[in-house]
Amino acid sequence: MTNNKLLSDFKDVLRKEGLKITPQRIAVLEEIIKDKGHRESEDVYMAIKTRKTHVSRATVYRTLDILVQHGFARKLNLGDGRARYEPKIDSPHHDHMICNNCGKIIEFVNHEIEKIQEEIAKHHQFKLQQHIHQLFGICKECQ
Amino acid sequence: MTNNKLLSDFKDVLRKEGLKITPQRIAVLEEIIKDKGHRESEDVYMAIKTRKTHVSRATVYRTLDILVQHGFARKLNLGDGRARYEPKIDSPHHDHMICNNCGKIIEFVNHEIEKIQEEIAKHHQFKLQQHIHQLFGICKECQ
DNA sequence: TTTATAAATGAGAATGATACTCAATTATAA
DNA sequence: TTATAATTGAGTATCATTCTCATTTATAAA
Repeated sequence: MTNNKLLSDFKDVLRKEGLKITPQRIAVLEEIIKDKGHRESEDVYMAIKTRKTHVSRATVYRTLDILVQHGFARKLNLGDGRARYEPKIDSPHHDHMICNNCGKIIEFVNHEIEKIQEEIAKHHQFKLQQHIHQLFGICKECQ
Repeated sequence: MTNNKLLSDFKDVLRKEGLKITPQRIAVLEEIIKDKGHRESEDVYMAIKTRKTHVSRATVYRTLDILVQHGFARKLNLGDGRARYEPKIDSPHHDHMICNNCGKIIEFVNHEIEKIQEEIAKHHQFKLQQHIHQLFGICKECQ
């Protein structure tokens, strides 16, 4: 999906929801889809502020929520008190391995685990909605 | 393991670490091993305060850290900003299913998943230290 | 294009869990 | 019993995130 397509999809969503298309909202979307990074709100705030549009922290948080709500971004909780955001479009589902030493994040997918998870949920008559699966340890480079 | 044994183990650990055996520390241990509950620091604080020993929030946090450090308790991050603590002794490893509606926590274990996890880590030459695996959704009672 | 208006923004204050500070208290070894 | 270093507790600090509300702005209608 091209960035232009994403941008116009985002505008469509905003219109459909009766939300206004503002330079701040566009800037947050552009910043999030710029790379695969697992970025903190503060990073996004600084990147936008430094470069082009005037924006506030509050607006960055508010817009990141909109992006998450509408499937443009995923919000990660790595247990350190700061949320991370990654683009979700065109990115197949994956989970994360986090290095306890350098903080590096490695993505992984395993369909077998996904399948077992669903079986476990089914067994408990639990309607699965999301999951968090994170492996913490020491990455290759830090050993 | 009896609670008396646990208590004396805890005292041994404190002695070995050059830490003092205080009524507050004992009270926190007793409160944590009292039930399987996934309790918040504030719960533990209130329970102790209401019943017997005078204690402060600071000491509860400090003692919970000691318990976690020495394998008497496990600290859970459910992504809602409040840590939960559960007794670890005699409790085989398990992960958690959390109801998005009522907050109920269901424990589950799956050895197949554990095994795959280790394979994934090995494949990335990642030294696995801990993991978080949480399934969020709607429990049987809330559907 | 201008206007009306409801929504969005931003600056700073509020929040809430947890950690820190430091003077007063207490467990422990001698 | 004493000396002393560790512990405690009350309150303050921290830090990410959310809220408030006065000001600004996007947008629909005229």
